[in-house]
Amino acid sequence: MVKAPDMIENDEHAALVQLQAYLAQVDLPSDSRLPPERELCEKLGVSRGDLRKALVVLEKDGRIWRHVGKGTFIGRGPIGETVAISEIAGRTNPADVMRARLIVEPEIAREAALHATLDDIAAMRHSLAQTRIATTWRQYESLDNLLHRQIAQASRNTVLLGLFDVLNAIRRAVVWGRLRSDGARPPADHHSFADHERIVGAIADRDLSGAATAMRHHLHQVESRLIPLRQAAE
Amino acid sequence: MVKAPDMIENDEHAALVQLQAYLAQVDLPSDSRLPPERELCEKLGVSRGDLRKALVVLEKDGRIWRHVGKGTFIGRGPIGETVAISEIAGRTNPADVMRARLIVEPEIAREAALHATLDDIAAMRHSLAQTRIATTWRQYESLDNLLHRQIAQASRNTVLLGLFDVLNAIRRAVVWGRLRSDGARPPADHHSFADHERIVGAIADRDLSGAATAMRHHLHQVESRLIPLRQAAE
DNA sequence: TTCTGTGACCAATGTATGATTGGTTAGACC
DNA sequence: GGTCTAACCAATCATACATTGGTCACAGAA
Repeated sequence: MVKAPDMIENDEHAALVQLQAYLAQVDLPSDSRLPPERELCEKLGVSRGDLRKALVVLEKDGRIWRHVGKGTFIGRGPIGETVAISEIAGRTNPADVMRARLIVEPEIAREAALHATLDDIAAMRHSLAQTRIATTWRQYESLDNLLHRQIAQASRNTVLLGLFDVLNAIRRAVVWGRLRSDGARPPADHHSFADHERIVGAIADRDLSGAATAMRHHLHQVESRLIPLRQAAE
Repeated sequence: MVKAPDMIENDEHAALVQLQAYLAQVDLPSDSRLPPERELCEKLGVSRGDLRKALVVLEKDGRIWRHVGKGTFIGRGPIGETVAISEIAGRTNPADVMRARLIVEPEIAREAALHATLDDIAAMRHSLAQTRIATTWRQYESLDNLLHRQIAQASRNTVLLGLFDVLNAIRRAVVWGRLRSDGARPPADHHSFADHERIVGAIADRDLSGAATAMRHHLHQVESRLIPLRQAAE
Protein backbone atom coordinates (compact mmCIF):
# COMPACT_ATOMS: atom_id res chain seq x y z
CA MET A 1 0.00 0.00 0.00
CA VAL A 2 1.30 3.40 -0.94
CA LYS A 3 0.40 5.93 1.70
CA ALA A 4 2.75 8.76 0.92
CA PRO A 5 1.01 10.81 -1.79
CA ASP A 6 -2.31 11.12 0.00
CA MET A 7 -0.74 11.88 3.35
CA ILE A 8 1.47 14.54 1.87
CA GLU A 9 -1.37 16.15 0.06
CA ASN A 10 -3.45 16.09 3.20
CA ASP A 11 -0.70 17.63 5.28
CA GLU A 12 -0.13 20.38 2.80
CA HIS A 13 -3.82 20.94 2.41
CA ALA A 14 -4.17 21.13 6.17
CA ALA A 15 -1.49 23.81 6.31
CA LEU A 16 -3.21 25.71 3.52
CA VAL A 17 -6.55 25.55 5.30
CA GLN A 18 -4.99 26.70 8.56
CA LEU A 19 -3.31 29.57 6.79
CA GLN A 20 -6.46 30.68 5.03
CA ALA A 21 -8.36 30.48 8.31
CA TYR A 22 -5.70 32.62 9.96
CA LEU A 23 -5.86 35.19 7.18
CA ALA A 24 -9.64 35.34 7.41
CA GLN A 25 -9.43 35.74 11.17
CA VAL A 26 -6.93 38.61 11.33
CA ASP A 27 -8.47 40.22 8.20
CA LEU A 28 -5.50 42.40 7.37
CA PRO A 29 -5.94 45.26 4.91
CA SER A 30 -4.17 45.14 1.58
CA ASP A 31 -0.42 45.78 1.40
CA SER A 32 0.03 44.97 5.09
CA ARG A 33 2.71 42.59 6.29
CA LEU A 34 1.96 39.32 7.99
CA PRO A 35 4.21 37.64 10.57
CA PRO A 36 7.50 36.09 9.42
CA GLU A 37 7.41 32.47 8.39
CA ARG A 38 9.24 31.32 11.52
CA GLU A 39 6.56 32.83 13.76
CA LEU A 40 3.66 31.83 11.56
CA CYS A 41 4.54 28.15 11.36
CA GLU A 42 4.76 28.10 15.15
CA LYS A 43 1.39 29.83 15.56
CA LEU A 44 -0.32 27.51 13.13
CA GLY A 45 1.44 24.44 14.46
CA VAL A 46 2.76 23.34 11.07
CA SER A 47 6.25 22.80 9.78
CA ARG A 48 7.91 25.65 7.92
CA GLY A 49 8.12 23.52 4.81
CA ASP A 50 4.40 22.90 4.70
CA LEU A 51 3.70 26.54 5.47
CA ARG A 52 5.90 27.61 2.58
CA LYS A 53 4.11 25.25 0.23
CA ALA A 54 0.81 26.81 1.28
CA LEU A 55 2.28 30.27 0.79
CA VAL A 56 3.37 29.31 -2.72
CA VAL A 57 -0.23 28.46 -3.54
CA LEU A 58 -1.51 31.81 -2.28
CA GLU A 59 1.29 33.63 -4.06
CA LYS A 60 0.52 31.98 -7.40
CA ASP A 61 -3.10 32.87 -6.81
CA GLY A 62 -2.02 36.50 -6.47
CA ARG A 63 -3.37 36.89 -2.95
CA ILE A 64 0.02 37.53 -1.34
CA TRP A 65 3.50 38.46 -2.48
CA ARG A 66 6.87 37.90 -0.86
CA HIS A 67 10.37 39.29 -1.01
CA VAL A 68 13.59 38.27 0.71
CA GLY A 69 14.44 40.57 3.60
CA LYS A 70 11.12 42.35 3.38
CA GLY A 71 8.53 39.78 4.35
CA THR A 72 5.19 38.47 3.14
CA PHE A 73 2.44 40.91 2.22
CA ILE A 74 -1.24 40.88 1.39
CA GLY A 75 -2.11 42.00 -2.12
CA ARG A 76 -1.07 41.63 -5.68
CA GLY A 77 2.44 43.05 -5.76
CA PRO A 78 4.81 45.80 -4.79
CA ILE A 79 2.97 48.53 -6.69
CA GLY A 80 5.49 51.04 -5.49
CA GLU A 81 5.40 54.76 -5.03
CA THR A 82 8.69 54.73 -6.86
CA VAL A 83 9.83 52.68 -9.80
CA ALA A 84 13.34 51.28 -9.66
CA ILE A 85 15.06 51.82 -12.97
CA SER A 86 17.82 49.30 -12.37
CA GLU A 87 15.27 46.60 -11.66
CA ILE A 88 13.84 47.04 -15.13
CA ALA A 89 17.19 47.63 -16.77
CA GLY A 90 18.69 44.53 -15.22
CA ARG A 91 16.21 42.24 -16.93
CA THR A 92 16.05 43.69 -20.40
CA ASN A 93 18.18 44.24 -23.47
CA PRO A 94 18.93 47.04 -25.93
CA ALA A 95 16.49 45.65 -28.50
CA ASP A 96 13.52 45.89 -26.14
CA VAL A 97 14.53 49.39 -25.13
CA MET A 98 14.69 50.38 -28.78
CA ARG A 99 11.29 48.85 -29.43
CA ALA A 100 9.80 50.90 -26.60
CA ARG A 101 11.48 54.07 -27.84
CA LEU A 102 10.07 53.49 -31.31
CA ILE A 103 6.61 53.27 -29.82
CA VAL A 104 6.76 56.22 -27.48
CA GLU A 105 9.05 58.87 -28.90
CA PRO A 106 7.48 59.39 -32.33
CA GLU A 107 4.12 60.00 -30.68
CA ILE A 108 5.79 62.38 -28.23
CA ALA A 109 7.17 64.28 -31.22
CA ARG A 110 3.67 64.40 -32.65
CA GLU A 111 2.30 65.91 -29.43
CA ALA A 112 5.21 68.33 -29.38
CA ALA A 113 4.31 69.52 -32.88
CA LEU A 114 0.84 70.21 -31.57
CA HIS A 115 1.67 71.91 -28.27
CA ALA A 116 5.19 73.36 -28.48
CA THR A 117 5.50 77.03 -27.63
CA LEU A 118 7.79 79.39 -29.50
CA ASP A 119 10.16 79.28 -26.53
CA ASP A 120 10.26 75.50 -26.75
CA ILE A 121 11.18 75.64 -30.41
CA ALA A 122 13.82 78.29 -29.81
CA ALA A 123 15.36 76.13 -27.09
CA MET A 124 15.42 73.12 -29.43
CA ARG A 125 17.09 75.15 -32.17
CA HIS A 126 19.70 76.30 -29.68
CA SER A 127 20.51 72.76 -28.59
CA LEU A 128 20.57 71.70 -32.22
CA ALA A 129 23.21 74.31 -33.01
CA GLN A 130 25.19 73.28 -29.93
CA THR A 131 25.36 69.64 -31.02
CA ARG A 132 27.09 70.72 -34.22
CA ILE A 133 29.95 72.38 -32.38
CA ALA A 134 30.41 69.68 -29.76
CA THR A 135 34.06 68.73 -29.52
CA THR A 136 33.72 65.38 -27.75
CA TRP A 137 31.31 62.46 -27.93
CA ARG A 138 30.43 63.01 -24.30
CA GLN A 139 29.41 66.60 -24.99
CA TYR A 140 27.47 65.53 -28.04
CA GLU A 141 25.54 62.83 -26.21
CA SER A 142 24.73 65.19 -23.38
CA LEU A 143 23.30 67.68 -25.87
CA ASP A 144 21.50 64.95 -27.77
CA ASN A 145 19.83 63.90 -24.54
CA LEU A 146 18.89 67.47 -23.84
CA LEU A 147 17.31 67.92 -27.26
CA HIS A 148 15.24 64.77 -27.00
CA ARG A 149 14.08 65.80 -23.55
CA GLN A 150 13.17 69.28 -24.76
CA ILE A 151 10.97 67.65 -27.36
CA ALA A 152 9.29 65.58 -24.67
CA GLN A 153 8.86 68.70 -22.58
CA ALA A 154 7.31 70.51 -25.53
CA SER A 155 4.54 67.91 -25.62
CA ARG A 156 3.21 69.80 -22.58
CA ASN A 157 2.11 66.47 -21.19
CA THR A 158 3.65 65.71 -17.81
CA VAL A 159 2.85 62.02 -18.11
CA LEU A 160 4.58 61.66 -21.47
CA LEU A 161 7.54 63.57 -20.07
CA GLY A 162 7.63 61.20 -17.13
CA LEU A 163 7.51 58.15 -19.38
CA PHE A 164 10.29 59.63 -21.48
CA ASP A 165 12.45 60.12 -18.38
CA VAL A 166 11.86 56.55 -17.29
CA LEU A 167 12.69 55.26 -20.74
CA ASN A 168 15.77 57.43 -20.92
CA ALA A 169 17.01 56.28 -17.53
CA ILE A 170 16.53 52.66 -18.56
CA ARG A 171 18.38 53.25 -21.80
CA ARG A 172 21.31 54.79 -19.99
CA ALA A 173 21.42 51.97 -17.46
CA VAL A 174 21.34 49.33 -20.19
CA VAL A 175 24.15 50.77 -22.27
CA TRP A 176 26.05 51.56 -19.09
CA GLY A 177 29.78 51.30 -19.57
CA ARG A 178 29.58 50.97 -23.32
CA LEU A 179 31.08 54.33 -24.15
CA ARG A 180 32.08 55.48 -27.56
CA SER A 181 35.82 55.85 -27.75
CA ASP A 182 36.49 55.69 -31.47
CA GLY A 183 36.83 59.10 -33.01
CA ALA A 184 37.47 62.21 -30.98
CA ARG A 185 34.24 63.93 -32.00
CA PRO A 186 31.09 63.35 -34.03
CA PRO A 187 31.77 63.64 -37.77
CA ALA A 188 30.19 66.60 -39.54
CA ASP A 189 28.05 64.31 -41.70
CA HIS A 190 26.71 62.34 -38.74
CA HIS A 191 23.19 61.25 -39.68
CA SER A 192 21.73 62.62 -36.44
CA PHE A 193 22.34 66.22 -37.45
CA ALA A 194 20.02 66.02 -40.45
CA ASP A 195 17.56 63.81 -38.52
CA HIS A 196 17.33 66.26 -35.66
CA GLU A 197 16.85 69.16 -38.01
CA ARG A 198 13.99 67.41 -39.76
CA ILE A 199 12.32 66.67 -36.44
CA VAL A 200 12.63 70.19 -35.08
CA GLY A 201 11.60 71.62 -38.43
CA ALA A 202 8.44 69.52 -38.53
CA ILE A 203 7.58 70.54 -34.97
CA ALA A 204 8.09 74.20 -35.85
CA ASP A 205 5.87 73.75 -38.92
CA ARG A 206 3.18 72.10 -36.77
CA ASP A 207 3.46 69.10 -39.06
CA LEU A 208 2.21 66.38 -36.70
CA SER A 209 2.74 63.36 -38.91
CA GLY A 210 5.99 64.76 -40.22
CA ALA A 211 7.38 65.08 -36.72
CA ALA A 212 6.38 61.55 -35.83
CA THR A 213 7.79 60.15 -39.08
CA ALA A 214 11.05 62.05 -38.73
CA MET A 215 11.50 60.82 -35.19
CA ARG A 216 10.73 57.25 -36.24
CA HIS A 217 13.25 57.49 -39.05
CA HIS A 218 15.86 58.89 -36.69
CA LEU A 219 15.37 56.07 -34.19
CA HIS A 220 15.57 53.50 -36.98
CA GLN A 221 18.89 55.01 -37.96
CA VAL A 222 20.11 54.79 -34.39
CA GLU A 223 18.88 51.21 -34.22
CA SER A 224 20.74 50.22 -37.35
CA ARG A 225 23.95 51.63 -35.89
CA LEU A 226 23.34 49.62 -32.74
CA ILE A 227 23.18 46.22 -34.39
CA PRO A 228 26.75 46.09 -35.77
CA LEU A 229 27.96 47.05 -32.31
CA ARG A 230 26.22 44.01 -30.88
CA GLN A 231 27.53 41.73 -33.59
CA ALA A 232 31.05 43.00 -33.12
CA ALA A 233 30.83 42.28 -29.41
CA GLU A 234 30.05 38.63 -30.07
CA MET B 1 33.51 107.45 -2.36
CA VAL B 2 31.55 104.28 -2.28
CA LYS B 3 33.82 101.35 -2.80
CA ALA B 4 31.74 98.49 -1.45
CA PRO B 5 29.65 97.38 -4.48
CA ASP B 6 32.55 97.05 -6.87
CA MET B 7 34.69 95.21 -4.39
CA ILE B 8 31.92 92.76 -3.60
CA GLU B 9 31.21 92.08 -7.21
CA ASN B 10 34.88 91.57 -7.86
CA ASP B 11 35.24 89.16 -4.98
CA GLU B 12 32.32 87.10 -6.12
CA HIS B 13 33.49 87.18 -9.68
CA ALA B 14 36.94 86.08 -8.58
CA ALA B 15 35.43 83.10 -6.79
CA LEU B 16 33.39 82.24 -9.85
CA VAL B 17 36.45 82.41 -12.10
CA GLN B 18 38.47 80.28 -9.71
CA LEU B 19 35.69 77.73 -9.57
CA GLN B 20 35.32 77.55 -13.34
CA ALA B 21 39.06 77.16 -13.71
CA TYR B 22 39.00 74.35 -11.20
CA LEU B 23 36.17 72.59 -13.01
CA ALA B 24 37.98 72.90 -16.34
CA GLN B 25 41.15 71.54 -14.79
CA VAL B 26 39.71 68.41 -13.19
CA ASP B 27 37.34 67.77 -16.16
CA LEU B 28 34.95 65.53 -14.29
CA PRO B 29 32.48 63.44 -16.29
CA SER B 30 28.78 64.17 -16.01
CA ASP B 31 26.92 63.11 -12.87
CA SER B 32 30.12 62.92 -10.85
CA ARG B 33 30.42 64.54 -7.45
CA LEU B 34 32.80 67.37 -6.72
CA PRO B 35 34.41 68.00 -3.32
CA PRO B 36 32.24 69.30 -0.48
CA GLU B 37 31.95 73.05 -0.11
CA ARG B 38 34.10 73.09 3.01
CA GLU B 39 37.01 71.51 1.14
CA LEU B 40 36.50 73.46 -2.06
CA CYS B 41 36.55 76.89 -0.45
CA GLU B 42 39.82 75.96 1.22
CA LYS B 43 41.35 74.66 -2.02
CA LEU B 44 40.31 77.75 -3.97
CA GLY B 45 41.23 80.10 -1.15
CA VAL B 46 37.86 81.81 -1.03
CA SER B 47 35.29 82.11 1.71
CA ARG B 48 32.48 79.60 1.78
CA GLY B 49 29.95 82.38 1.27
CA ASP B 50 31.58 83.56 -1.95
CA LEU B 51 31.97 79.98 -3.13
CA ARG B 52 28.26 79.34 -2.58
CA LYS B 53 27.37 82.46 -4.54
CA ALA B 54 29.47 81.17 -7.41
CA LEU B 55 27.82 77.77 -7.11
CA VAL B 56 24.41 79.42 -7.31
CA VAL B 57 25.40 80.94 -10.64
CA LEU B 58 26.52 77.61 -12.06
CA GLU B 59 23.41 75.92 -10.70
CA LYS B 60 21.09 78.44 -12.33
CA ASP B 61 23.06 77.93 -15.53
CA GLY B 62 22.27 74.22 -15.29
CA ARG B 63 25.91 73.15 -15.18
CA ILE B 64 25.78 71.71 -11.66
CA TRP B 65 23.12 70.52 -9.29
CA ARG B 66 23.12 70.21 -5.50
CA HIS B 67 21.21 68.44 -2.77
CA VAL B 68 21.51 68.51 1.02
CA GLY B 69 23.30 65.46 2.34
CA LYS B 70 24.26 64.31 -1.11
CA GLY B 71 26.68 66.87 -2.41
CA THR B 72 27.27 68.93 -5.53
CA PHE B 73 27.22 67.22 -8.90
CA ILE B 74 28.09 67.95 -12.50
CA GLY B 75 25.18 67.86 -14.89
CA ARG B 76 21.67 69.03 -15.40
CA GLY B 77 19.68 67.36 -12.65
CA PRO B 78 19.05 64.39 -10.46
CA ILE B 79 18.39 61.90 -13.25
CA GLY B 80 17.16 59.51 -10.66
CA GLU B 81 17.51 55.83 -10.14
CA THR B 82 13.92 55.94 -9.06
CA VAL B 83 11.02 57.91 -10.43
CA ALA B 84 8.56 59.34 -7.95
CA ILE B 85 5.04 58.63 -9.11
CA SER B 86 3.38 61.20 -6.91
CA GLU B 87 5.64 63.91 -8.30
CA ILE B 88 4.34 63.25 -11.79
CA ALA B 89 0.77 62.63 -10.69
CA GLY B 90 0.69 65.84 -8.70
CA ARG B 91 1.27 67.97 -11.78
CA THR B 92 -0.94 66.34 -14.34
CA ASN B 93 -4.59 65.66 -15.10
CA PRO B 94 -6.76 62.77 -16.22
CA ALA B 95 -6.77 63.97 -19.84
CA ASP B 96 -2.98 63.78 -20.13
CA VAL B 97 -2.96 60.37 -18.53
CA MET B 98 -5.56 59.19 -21.02
CA ARG B 99 -3.54 60.62 -23.90
CA ALA B 100 -0.49 58.69 -22.75
CA ARG B 101 -2.49 55.50 -22.34
CA LEU B 102 -3.86 55.87 -25.87
CA ILE B 103 -0.32 56.11 -27.16
CA VAL B 104 1.24 53.28 -25.21
CA GLU B 105 -1.35 50.60 -24.54
CA PRO B 106 -2.54 49.88 -28.09
CA GLU B 107 1.06 49.28 -29.14
CA ILE B 108 1.56 47.07 -26.11
CA ALA B 109 -1.45 45.04 -27.24
CA ARG B 110 0.13 44.78 -30.68
CA GLU B 111 3.36 43.42 -29.18
CA ALA B 112 1.32 41.04 -27.03
CA ALA B 113 -0.39 39.67 -30.14
CA LEU B 114 3.06 38.97 -31.52
CA HIS B 115 4.74 37.47 -28.46
CA ALA B 116 2.05 36.08 -26.14
CA THR B 117 2.49 32.46 -25.11
CA LEU B 118 -0.41 30.07 -24.78
CA ASP B 119 -0.10 30.36 -21.01
CA ASP B 120 -0.39 34.14 -21.31
CA ILE B 121 -3.58 33.83 -23.33
CA ALA B 122 -5.05 31.26 -20.96
CA ALA B 123 -4.36 33.59 -18.03
CA MET B 124 -6.06 36.47 -19.86
CA ARG B 125 -9.10 34.34 -20.60
CA HIS B 126 -9.28 33.38 -16.95
CA SER B 127 -9.20 36.99 -15.78
CA LEU B 128 -11.75 37.86 -18.44
CA ALA B 129 -14.17 35.26 -17.07
CA GLN B 130 -13.51 36.49 -13.54
CA THR B 131 -14.47 40.07 -14.40
CA ARG B 132 -17.89 38.86 -15.49
CA ILE B 133 -18.67 37.37 -12.10
CA ALA B 134 -17.25 40.20 -10.03
CA THR B 135 -19.77 41.26 -7.38
CA THR B 136 -18.39 44.69 -6.53
CA TRP B 137 -16.84 47.53 -8.45
CA ARG B 138 -13.66 47.19 -6.43
CA GLN B 139 -13.33 43.55 -7.41
CA TYR B 140 -14.04 44.39 -11.00
CA GLU B 141 -11.45 47.16 -11.14
CA SER B 142 -8.87 44.93 -9.52
CA LEU B 143 -9.48 42.27 -12.15
CA ASP B 144 -9.55 44.85 -14.91
CA ASN B 145 -6.13 46.04 -13.75
CA LEU B 146 -4.89 42.47 -13.70
CA LEU B 147 -6.06 41.81 -17.25
CA HIS B 148 -4.44 44.94 -18.64
CA ARG B 149 -1.21 44.06 -16.87
CA GLN B 150 -1.32 40.52 -18.19
CA ILE B 151 -1.53 41.96 -21.66
CA ALA B 152 1.51 44.13 -20.96
CA GLN B 153 3.32 41.11 -19.58
CA ALA B 154 2.46 39.11 -22.69
CA SER B 155 4.37 41.65 -24.77
CA ARG B 156 7.46 39.89 -23.37
CA ASN B 157 9.14 43.26 -23.27
CA THR B 158 10.31 44.25 -19.80
CA VAL B 159 10.61 47.88 -20.76
CA LEU B 160 7.05 48.11 -22.04
CA LEU B 161 5.87 46.33 -18.90
CA GLY B 162 7.77 48.86 -16.83
CA LEU B 163 6.27 51.79 -18.71
CA PHE B 164 2.83 50.28 -18.24
CA ASP B 165 3.38 49.97 -14.49
CA VAL B 166 4.49 53.59 -14.27
CA LEU B 167 1.50 54.72 -16.29
CA ASN B 168 -0.81 52.60 -14.18
CA ALA B 169 0.59 53.95 -10.93
CA ILE B 170 0.16 57.51 -12.19
CA ARG B 171 -3.39 56.78 -13.25
CA ARG B 172 -4.24 55.38 -9.84
CA ALA B 173 -2.65 58.35 -8.08
CA VAL B 174 -4.53 60.84 -10.25
CA VAL B 175 -7.95 59.33 -9.71
CA TRP B 176 -7.09 58.78 -6.06
CA GLY B 177 -10.14 58.95 -3.85
CA ARG B 178 -12.56 59.11 -6.72
CA LEU B 179 -14.16 55.74 -6.18
CA ARG B 180 -17.22 54.49 -7.93
CA SER B 181 -20.02 54.10 -5.47
CA ASP B 182 -23.09 54.17 -7.69
CA GLY B 183 -24.35 50.72 -8.44
CA ALA B 184 -23.37 47.70 -6.41
CA ARG B 185 -21.72 45.88 -9.32
CA PRO B 186 -20.84 46.33 -12.98
CA PRO B 187 -23.89 45.85 -15.23
CA ALA B 188 -23.88 42.78 -17.44
CA ASP B 189 -23.86 44.91 -20.58
CA HIS B 190 -20.89 47.01 -19.46
CA HIS B 191 -18.99 47.96 -22.61
CA SER B 192 -15.69 46.73 -21.18
CA PHE B 193 -16.74 43.09 -21.32
CA ALA B 194 -17.10 43.10 -25.10
CA ASP B 195 -14.04 45.35 -25.48
CA HIS B 196 -11.86 43.05 -23.44
CA GLU B 197 -13.05 40.02 -25.32
CA ARG B 198 -12.20 41.62 -28.65
CA ILE B 199 -8.73 42.50 -27.39
CA VAL B 200 -7.94 39.06 -26.01
CA GLY B 201 -9.47 37.43 -29.08
CA ALA B 202 -7.27 39.45 -31.43
CA ILE B 203 -4.19 38.61 -29.38
CA ALA B 204 -5.08 34.91 -29.47
CA ASP B 205 -5.55 35.17 -33.26
CA ARG B 206 -2.17 36.87 -33.60
CA ASP B 207 -4.00 39.76 -35.23
CA LEU B 208 -1.53 42.57 -34.52
CA SER B 209 -3.50 45.48 -35.92
CA GLY B 210 -6.74 44.08 -34.59
CA ALA B 211 -5.36 43.96 -31.06
CA ALA B 212 -4.10 47.52 -31.28
CA THR B 213 -7.35 48.79 -32.74
CA ALA B 214 -9.46 46.96 -30.16
CA MET B 215 -7.40 48.39 -27.34
CA ARG B 216 -7.62 51.88 -28.82
CA HIS B 217 -11.38 51.55 -29.13
CA HIS B 218 -11.64 50.32 -25.56
CA LEU B 219 -9.64 53.27 -24.21
CA HIS B 220 -11.74 55.69 -26.24
CA GLN B 221 -14.81 54.20 -24.60
CA VAL B 222 -13.24 54.62 -21.17
CA GLU B 223 -12.31 58.17 -22.08
CA SER B 224 -15.83 59.05 -23.13
CA ARG B 225 -17.13 57.76 -19.79
CA LEU B 226 -14.58 59.91 -18.01
CA ILE B 227 -15.70 63.23 -19.48
CA PRO B 228 -19.22 63.30 -18.04
CA LEU B 229 -17.73 62.48 -14.65
CA ARG B 230 -15.55 65.56 -14.90
CA GLN B 231 -18.41 67.74 -16.02
CA ALA B 232 -20.63 66.49 -13.22
CA ALA B 233 -17.92 67.30 -10.70
CA GLU B 234 -17.83 70.92 -11.81
C1' DT C 1 26.45 101.59 10.69
C1' DT C 2 27.07 98.02 7.17
C1' DC C 3 29.00 94.29 5.43
C1' DT C 4 31.80 90.09 5.38
C1' DG C 5 33.87 86.10 7.25
C1' DT C 6 33.70 82.61 10.56
C1' DG C 7 31.86 79.17 13.17
C1' DA C 8 28.08 76.60 14.82
C1' DC C 9 23.80 74.45 14.06
C1' DC C 10 19.98 72.03 11.26
C1' DA C 11 17.80 68.70 8.30
C1' DA C 12 18.65 65.46 4.81
C1' DT C 13 21.53 62.00 3.16
C1' DG C 14 25.36 58.57 3.06
C1' DT C 15 27.74 54.85 5.46
C1' DA C 16 28.63 51.01 8.45
C1' DT C 17 27.08 47.44 11.48
C1' DG C 18 23.94 44.03 13.17
C1' DA C 19 19.36 41.98 13.24
C1' DT C 20 15.58 40.19 10.45
C1' DT C 21 13.48 37.62 6.62
C1' DG C 22 12.42 34.70 2.58
C1' DG C 23 15.00 31.06 0.03
C1' DT C 24 17.94 26.94 0.07
C1' DT C 25 20.42 22.91 1.43
C1' DA C 26 22.32 19.08 4.18
C1' DG C 27 21.62 15.76 7.47
C1' DA C 28 19.09 13.54 11.18
C1' DC C 29 15.08 10.88 11.76
C1' DC C 30 11.17 8.11 10.81
C1' DG D 1 11.63 7.40 0.22
C1' DG D 2 10.10 11.17 2.57
C1' DT D 3 9.78 14.74 6.15
C1' DC D 4 11.36 17.80 9.58
C1' DT D 5 14.77 20.51 11.63
C1' DA D 6 18.58 23.33 11.79
C1' DA D 7 21.85 25.93 9.78
C1' DC D 8 23.31 28.86 6.25
C1' DC D 9 22.77 32.54 2.38
C1' DA D 10 21.66 36.85 0.25
C1' DA D 11 18.66 40.66 0.40
C1' DT D 12 16.59 43.91 3.28
C1' DC D 13 15.51 46.59 7.43
C1' DA D 14 16.86 49.18 11.60
C1' DT D 15 19.89 51.87 14.07
C1' DA D 16 23.57 54.93 15.02
C1' DC D 17 26.95 57.93 13.42
C1' DA D 18 29.55 60.76 9.94
C1' DT D 19 28.98 63.88 6.09
C1' DT D 20 26.90 67.61 3.31
C1' DG D 21 24.29 71.60 1.58
C1' DG D 22 21.51 75.32 3.70
C1' DT D 23 21.03 78.83 7.30
C1' DC D 24 21.87 81.97 10.97
C1' DA D 25 24.05 84.60 14.68
C1' DC D 26 27.86 87.20 15.98
C1' DA D 27 32.47 89.12 16.05
C1' DG D 28 35.21 92.15 13.48
C1' DA D 29 36.64 95.10 9.71
C1' DA D 30 35.64 99.04 6.59
